[in-house]
Amino acid sequence: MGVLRYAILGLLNRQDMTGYDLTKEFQTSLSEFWSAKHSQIYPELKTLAENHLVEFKTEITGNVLEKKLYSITEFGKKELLEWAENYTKIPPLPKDEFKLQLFFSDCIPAQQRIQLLKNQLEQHQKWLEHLNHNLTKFDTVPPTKESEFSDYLVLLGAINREESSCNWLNTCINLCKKRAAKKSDT
Amino acid sequence: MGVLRYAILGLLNRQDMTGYDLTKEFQTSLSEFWSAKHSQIYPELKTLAENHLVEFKTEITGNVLEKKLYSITEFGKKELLEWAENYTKIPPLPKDEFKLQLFFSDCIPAQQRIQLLKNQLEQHQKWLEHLNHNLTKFDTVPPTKESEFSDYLVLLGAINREESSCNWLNTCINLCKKRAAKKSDT
DNA sequence: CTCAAACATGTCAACTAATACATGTTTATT
DNA sequence: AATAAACATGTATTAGTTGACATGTTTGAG
Repeated sequence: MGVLRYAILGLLNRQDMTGYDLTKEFQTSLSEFWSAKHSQIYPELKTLAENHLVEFKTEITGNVLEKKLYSITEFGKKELLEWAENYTKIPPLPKDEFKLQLFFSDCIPAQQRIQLLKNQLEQHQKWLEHLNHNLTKFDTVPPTKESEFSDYLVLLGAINREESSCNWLNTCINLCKKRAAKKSDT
Repeated sequence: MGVLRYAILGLLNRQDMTGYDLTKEFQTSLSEFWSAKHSQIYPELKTLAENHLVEFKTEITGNVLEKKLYSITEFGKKELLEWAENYTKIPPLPKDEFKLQLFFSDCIPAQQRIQLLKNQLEQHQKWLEHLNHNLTKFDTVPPTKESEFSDYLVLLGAINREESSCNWLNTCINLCKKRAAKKSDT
């Protein structure tokens, strides 16, 4: 679908940036819902520039180091707006190796299955803590017009997702344990 | 990582199947957490057979139609078990075009943003209904040893995820509306 | 008997993405 | 002055995935 281009256009719409800056944004603010390495970003910027959706001016840092500061064009803004206003389908069900493993877990010992679940739970809890820490940076809900409002909504979504994952894993662990206990009764 | 091979091995460990049968499984029982088209499955089966993880016997349906019935080998079972007992990392944050759209939604009118959220909510609600319908097929929690137990756990996970998505979208809609109301007050 | 749907197996081109390869500068610390 | 970390930009190779291309049989409904 070529969504990467809109991610880049969206970022450049907020602020002029170099490819290096964009790469950092993907590692930080976008990391919750999109990812791209610099090896993908630089060629994409080149294509975008060829199609006049972005333009750049070369600047010099220090004595010789060249950097390309990219900015979005009017045409680019039009493209971005068009995409931003269109309905998108719900994301395709994401591949999840752990669920696959759980799905086939009837072939391993019950105790082992519980260990796998606990391990997964720990990892999600750790991530949830990290997200909750990020939430403390907002002492109040930002105004809707600000880009921080979008940041806030997306962060709430991430927390929601992790909480739900933890709940599910706990349910699974309890169901497995309950059943294991029953079995040892007989 | 080559997770596809384990998905196929896991399915063949339950029952002998043709490539066509496997394709249907990916469309149904695995669709919640893994996907693969037949164009990926047939070549993978070939590789798996070359590596002696699976084997097949050719059968004839009707008069001439050949089909290959695949089964897992002892070596294949060993490989599967090894994977099944290993800890896996939590799934990489899935790409989500809608969240990207929401992240940049400060560039569209507030009402439009609410429409996008509502549209997304409807889609998730529809999917949730579908999942809840599937849940009614289980009148009781299946025994842990059965493969139906894994099916059940994974289904609970999917329902959990969709409920959480709906909750988050409702939160977003309410925050947007509240803010819109405040604004019109002034 | 006709026709559509399901059964059945494969390949190819294009795209997306990740990792490694490749190179060099600037800045801040020690 | 040395050095490590961050700045800065690219390419090449490989793996994974999708959609289209390609072909043909069998079964069940009307």
